[in-house]
Amino acid sequence: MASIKDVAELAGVSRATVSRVLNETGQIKEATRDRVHAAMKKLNYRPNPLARSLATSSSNTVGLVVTSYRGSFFSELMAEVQEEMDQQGKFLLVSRGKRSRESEQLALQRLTDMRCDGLILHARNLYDEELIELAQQETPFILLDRQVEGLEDRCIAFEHAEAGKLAVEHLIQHGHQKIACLAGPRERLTARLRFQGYEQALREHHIDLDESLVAEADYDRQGGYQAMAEILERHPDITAVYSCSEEMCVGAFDLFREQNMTVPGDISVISFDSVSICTMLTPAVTTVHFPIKEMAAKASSALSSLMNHQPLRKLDTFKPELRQRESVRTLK
Amino acid sequence: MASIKDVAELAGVSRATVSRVLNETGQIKEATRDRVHAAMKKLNYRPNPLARSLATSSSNTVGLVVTSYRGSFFSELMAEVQEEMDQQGKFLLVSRGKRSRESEQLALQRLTDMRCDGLILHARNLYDEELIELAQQETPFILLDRQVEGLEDRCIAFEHAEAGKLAVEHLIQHGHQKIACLAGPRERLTARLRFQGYEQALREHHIDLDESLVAEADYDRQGGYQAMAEILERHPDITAVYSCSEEMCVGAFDLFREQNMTVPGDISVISFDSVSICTMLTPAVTTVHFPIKEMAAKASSALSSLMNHQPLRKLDTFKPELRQRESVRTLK
DNA sequence: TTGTAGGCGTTATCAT
DNA sequence: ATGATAACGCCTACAA
Repeated sequence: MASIKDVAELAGVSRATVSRVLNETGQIKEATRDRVHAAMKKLNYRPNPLARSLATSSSNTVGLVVTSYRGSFFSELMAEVQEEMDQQGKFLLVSRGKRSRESEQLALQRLTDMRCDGLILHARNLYDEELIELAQQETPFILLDRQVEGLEDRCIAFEHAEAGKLAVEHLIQHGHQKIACLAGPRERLTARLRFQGYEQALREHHIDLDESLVAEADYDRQGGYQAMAEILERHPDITAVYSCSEEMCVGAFDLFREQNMTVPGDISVISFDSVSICTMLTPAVTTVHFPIKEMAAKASSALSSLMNHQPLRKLDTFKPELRQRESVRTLK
Repeated sequence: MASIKDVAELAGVSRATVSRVLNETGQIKEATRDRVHAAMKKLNYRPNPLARSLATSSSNTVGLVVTSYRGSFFSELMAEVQEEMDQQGKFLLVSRGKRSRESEQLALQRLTDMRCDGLILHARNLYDEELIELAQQETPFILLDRQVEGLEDRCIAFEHAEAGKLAVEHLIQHGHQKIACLAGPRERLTARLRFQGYEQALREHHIDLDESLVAEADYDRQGGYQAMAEILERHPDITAVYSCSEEMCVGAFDLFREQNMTVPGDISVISFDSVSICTMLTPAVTTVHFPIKEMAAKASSALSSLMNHQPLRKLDTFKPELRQRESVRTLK
């Protein structure tokens, strides 16, 4: 690989000059600039980004921390971020923090070690304090789908509880009383919030919470299947289900099919969704929409602003939206 | 950020010594090793990977080139690669080459500029020659879902044509003759191959190819919907469809639902699949399986072998597999 | 066992 | 307008 030195020699100038034409900094005579360009072409020269980063302690790179690569949800999230960064000419580094705080710390460290110019964190397990501490450092970052006090201006938030309540109320308004809940893993804050929405809706409508109507799963299809099976075993007479994720909803449908249950004839279904898997099911299921795509886009553009030292337009939290389809029937 | 120099000073040794304990190279007295470790702890020292890479021209990193982030297919691919690399303690850099050769070149360049220790390329548009040229360089790489002459030992291949033929034959054996084809974009080799499978099956069974039974789409849901609509407009009497991607299949189902067509009553469906979206549809659709997950895993482990200078076990190409479900009915 | 010093490919500060 | 030269943080002969 040709280095700046080779270019300098071939062009008969100093490395400093080459660097200047490279970065279009300072004044250079057109003649020499041309010579340098020619040399670069001839040697097929590409600046070494590592050396560059080392020298400037910046990298033309932004880092993204996610918790998984699996599933359309993260696909969509990454794709959206990538697109913005393409426009900004930034290289995107993605790092996965699995399910633990340690692992997220590691993911974050790697990215900061790489001297990213900015970060987008979809971090579920880092402590608020760590984040606040991170905010002392100078590299800008945005928190995706998270709310931490004192960092409001960096948070792209969503009202999960509100959304859950909206969904369950929809069911109640259609006459349902015995409503099952496919809940997400209790360790996750957002899962707890979605569950709280369920609780609130019931409470406000004076329906007692029956824990045996709730089953927890890992947000995935298989888990949804099992959770649904458990509940149905205990309560064959439920008239509706509220699913806290699309994948779990698919799992529930797997079971329904197996048991020849029809939706919404035998059971009504409402679910969270973000990537419209729910519209692939038959019948298309009514959902509350978690707009991860728009949120990711917002996070990206907000980060871009930060990196360009532009003032941050106020970040408003995203609101849930009910998408009525064909999976809820009204009970007389 | 503390640097090696700070550690050295605090521990009262030279930077070289610190480097030695860091890399566990050479002999060091236990006492000093401890002092160094203590110093590192105290300063919360983490070696700068950029500097390291610059010095060693390696990076403990592997690069992955894909064509998109969108959809479960790439999710699965990335997740699988990531998992292997986690085990190897390698950091994964992913770069997206959109739809052009130039863009793939760029993606590849970025990765090599970053001095990746190895590469996995799911590159659709790079020329064979470029790949062969790349093979002259010393950084090892594996080609995922691609076959290029002279690089056989680096190719993880799949018999797309074979798979397509298998699918269409299945339809024919069930008595179908008027079979539509939802084809992928003609620019893509694998899409062409999948279409060739269609042609071959027809030919071998003495059915004339009718171009108006074929419509091309971009492998996506919306495209599948439209393509299916076009064909159906021209030929309301088809009895079966062969879809070259899961997403297009979903799109076709969207249309069927809209037109109150029932599967397999009104029309039989067979599709390619890799991430079992097809099992979410009702009825579950029969597919030929493209095992991207296993292939990605294989690519990863093969690359690991290469990077560890282990001999490469022979790479056998993956075979298609028919997954019978409920979307094909036999015509009398 | 440990230290010295040069190099990796850039940028950036002085000079000139 | 251009050239020395010292960083950037680490590795690695070569010496001691």
